[in-house]
Amino acid sequence: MQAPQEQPKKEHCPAETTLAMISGRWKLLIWRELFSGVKRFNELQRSLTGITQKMLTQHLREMEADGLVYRKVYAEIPPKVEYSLTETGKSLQPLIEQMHEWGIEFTVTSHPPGSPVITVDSK
Amino acid sequence: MQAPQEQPKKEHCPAETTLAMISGRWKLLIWRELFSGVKRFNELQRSLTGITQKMLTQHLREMEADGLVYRKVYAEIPPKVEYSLTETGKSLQPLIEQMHEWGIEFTVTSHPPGSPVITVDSK
DNA sequence: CAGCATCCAGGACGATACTG
DNA sequence: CAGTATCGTCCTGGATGCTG
Repeated sequence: MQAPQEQPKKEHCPAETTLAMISGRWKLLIWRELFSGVKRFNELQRSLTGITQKMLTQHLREMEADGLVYRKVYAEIPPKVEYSLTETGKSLQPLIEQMHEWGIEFTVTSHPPGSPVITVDSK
Repeated sequence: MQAPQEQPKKEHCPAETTLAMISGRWKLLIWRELFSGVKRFNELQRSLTGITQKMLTQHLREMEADGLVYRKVYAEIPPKVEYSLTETGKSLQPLIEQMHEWGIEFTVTSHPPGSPVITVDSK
């Protein structure tokens, strides 16, 4: 009794697809951690101050489902799981770098530290 | 009795600042509309199928507060308001274009239309 | 025409406790 | 160690009605 083709949230524009994959409270931070190398679960949790296990797991699973992250499970006791960026995940690097630089430029030109928000509209 | 410097959501990384400014159900769509030229409120609402007045207003105000959008009010009756991108808003163009192209590439290589989700891990 | 006010549902996120 | 399960809260966004 369920609609088979139900797709309530359908991305129209490719840019929105991209946006959806990096949107999330911790995703950019997780991406950055993994970009610096392979990491274990606890390692990530220690680096990402304040993140809960639930959110770390959830975001990692989403990124894995999106094909950005590779999850390698070692059949050992105690368990050992390693996370790393896939090629697709790594391919986000130029984009995120550009976001980073735009953010810096924006902060510098629009919000100089210590200055009140004054927009000087010359002319 | 309230902490004066309370800042519950503080962006750490410049990339997150950028992300915050383009995150929102309709922001990329609004940006795209305005990128093609100056638009009036109703014009935007007609183009953005499904958006409510509330969300259009809200997103426009946020983008205005962020310095991405310029709002020009004509003191007429009936009211006339024109929205356009500021220079800062326009400067997002390369970034959004790159998001667009990454999204296309991602869709082509990871989700060929009509194909089931099969990850063929050669080797 | 271009809003604003109000109410509401769903999802994102956090806190906490438990487990193979 | 690396999770899962449950609960509660806040926030986003949608629906609707009213206004200068």
